[in-house]
Amino acid sequence: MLQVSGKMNITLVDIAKKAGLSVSTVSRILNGQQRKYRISDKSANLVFKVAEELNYKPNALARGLRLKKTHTLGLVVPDISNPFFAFITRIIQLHAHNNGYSLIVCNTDENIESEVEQVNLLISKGVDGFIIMPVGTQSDHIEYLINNELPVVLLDRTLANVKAGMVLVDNFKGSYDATQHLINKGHTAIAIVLGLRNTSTTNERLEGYKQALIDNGIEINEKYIVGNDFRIETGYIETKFLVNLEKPPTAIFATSDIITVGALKALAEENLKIPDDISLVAFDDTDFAPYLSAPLTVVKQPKELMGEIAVKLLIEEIQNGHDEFEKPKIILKPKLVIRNSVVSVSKPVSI
Amino acid sequence: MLQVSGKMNITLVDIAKKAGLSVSTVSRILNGQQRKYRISDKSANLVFKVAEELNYKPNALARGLRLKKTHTLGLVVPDISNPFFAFITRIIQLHAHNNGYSLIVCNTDENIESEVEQVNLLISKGVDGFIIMPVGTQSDHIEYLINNELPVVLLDRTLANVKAGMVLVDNFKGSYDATQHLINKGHTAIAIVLGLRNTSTTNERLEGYKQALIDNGIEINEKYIVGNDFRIETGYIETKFLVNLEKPPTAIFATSDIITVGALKALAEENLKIPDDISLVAFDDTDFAPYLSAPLTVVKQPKELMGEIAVKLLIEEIQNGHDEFEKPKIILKPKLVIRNSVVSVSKPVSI
DNA sequence: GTGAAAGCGCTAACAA
DNA sequence: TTGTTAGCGCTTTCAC
Repeated sequence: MLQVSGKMNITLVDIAKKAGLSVSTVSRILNGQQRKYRISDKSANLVFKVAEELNYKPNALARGLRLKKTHTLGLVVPDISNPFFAFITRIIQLHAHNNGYSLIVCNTDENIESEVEQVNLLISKGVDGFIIMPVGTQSDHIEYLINNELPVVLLDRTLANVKAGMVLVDNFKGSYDATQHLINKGHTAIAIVLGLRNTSTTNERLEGYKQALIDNGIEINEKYIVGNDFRIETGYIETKFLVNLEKPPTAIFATSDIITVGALKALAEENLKIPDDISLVAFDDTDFAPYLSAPLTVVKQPKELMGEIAVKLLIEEIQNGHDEFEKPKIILKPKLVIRNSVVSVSKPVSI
Repeated sequence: MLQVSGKMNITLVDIAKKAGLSVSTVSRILNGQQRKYRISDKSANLVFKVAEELNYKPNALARGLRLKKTHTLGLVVPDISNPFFAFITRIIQLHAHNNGYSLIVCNTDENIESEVEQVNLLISKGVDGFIIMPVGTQSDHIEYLINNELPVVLLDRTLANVKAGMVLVDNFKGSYDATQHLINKGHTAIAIVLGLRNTSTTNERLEGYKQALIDNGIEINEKYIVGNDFRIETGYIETKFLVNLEKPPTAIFATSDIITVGALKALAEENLKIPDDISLVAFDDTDFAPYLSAPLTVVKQPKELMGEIAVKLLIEEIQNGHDEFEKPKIILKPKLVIRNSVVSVSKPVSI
């Protein structure tokens, strides 16, 4: 309640005047450089008191302009409302904050033009570093950052030939394991509903799926490979399509939580019970997975770690400088969590 | 790929030099004021060309410092990983972006000190306006914004005596309706698991619950009123407690999606089937609600609207200036979505 | 121990 | 139609 309706924009000048000192001294005191400049306690205490009284709030723009450091990180994410990304955003926000950084969050809607625009915006705003979950394969704008020594780390999705720090998940393995699990349970007609093609995650998930089929001598049926973005509607439409095929699959692998929601909707509409009528496996765990009518078997990604490591890497690069030769590429392992959405068909094999 | 490793920090001066014009002319051209200043097409085209060649990126810090406008909004949210807030954040981000604003997202973890700190941070960063979902009842820091003519809108949660724009949901009604629904189904032993006390949402939800009981002549049992924050653990612990009471409730009202997750976990552990053994109603809809083992009856909030209106109000205030007398207070209606998590006990009454 | 002043990159008032 | 310059609020070099 103090300073209820005080003049806004109290500056160092105001404090300096009131304290009868110069701006430089005030600046030094307020930046904790009292010892360094051997400033008297008297001056220091006075300045703190006056700053308090005047309810001084430093102007981060001026500071940033001068220092070329904003203590702000930029996060570029495809869709924050997707629970997977929302959770990671939270973790990133948390660790950024714990390290004294704030976070500007940008959404790209999986649109490369939007992504380029957002990156430029963040450059303009002078962020100290970027965490990017890129769409697709275009990487000029990312190369630009690297060439200009702006710290970047790529998260969740990778880009070929980009020399940036990366935090990834072994999507191939996650997908392979999920598919193998279905095969072990006797399934051979296994469909996969993919997210956005041409992202590294989707590519790897597709490859893992295919490889598991191949390794088990199961023929790949192109009709069973559907989907091309991370949306509820995709899960819904593609599942509808799949179950209405002449020879529908006995199992569906939904490659994201959001696709899973759509798949659940379609299966409910079609009156297909999981797992009795059809089996379902999903990428991404959700809090609700265990309590679904069929507790969902999922590939769980280490989301906390992903976010935390990304921030750690980025801040390290910001603080220790850009090291040409050491661009860490961290690959985390996903984990198959077996619940109850897969039924055994014919001769099951023990996993 | 152009300008691969060009000098960073191209400024107006660089463009001016290369184009043989003054900075002011360049600035005017790049800000679309060609007409206003009757600048020749020749100069304008030249400047655009040079800017492009040099890959000029405006420095938003300098601009912000000069203009005292950053085209950035600050969002203060209790917990972005909570799906309810995550979704709203997404909507706010979307509409902010559509209006040319970027968004700094701050998390308070329901901690008032953290909230004050975040608000100060946002002031420092020079955001043009604030969307805040406040914790608790302390409001000095918000008053400060208002007194200094910094546009604010309060979202989801209100504060007494604060003259800010607000976008709220009628939590009393949502809660009343949910409770009445349970009563109509014959329940009288109804427990409520609350989120953080002393927030307006929780207070109203509690009042709505109580009023419904009172209006139906049902005695309020304090043992049935539990919980004090928005965490999974709270839902879990309190539900455990409730079902182990000497006279356990026949229905539980979980007042947030995240509390619901905990409640589901506890009920599963206790081997209590919904709705046969116990009924459950929740505040907040989630995508998975229809596909739970008992499709969940919920109070659904108009999240899209909440976010969109908040942004609209804020930007209006930013652009049209602070109007002392008109602080809109928008109250949206929640909606009871009846699914299948409530069973009729004894003589059911038609709703 | 402290101060003066330059300068970060930009806009706009004033001048021409 | 264009240029000169002050100044936004801050940090820091150089000076005393």
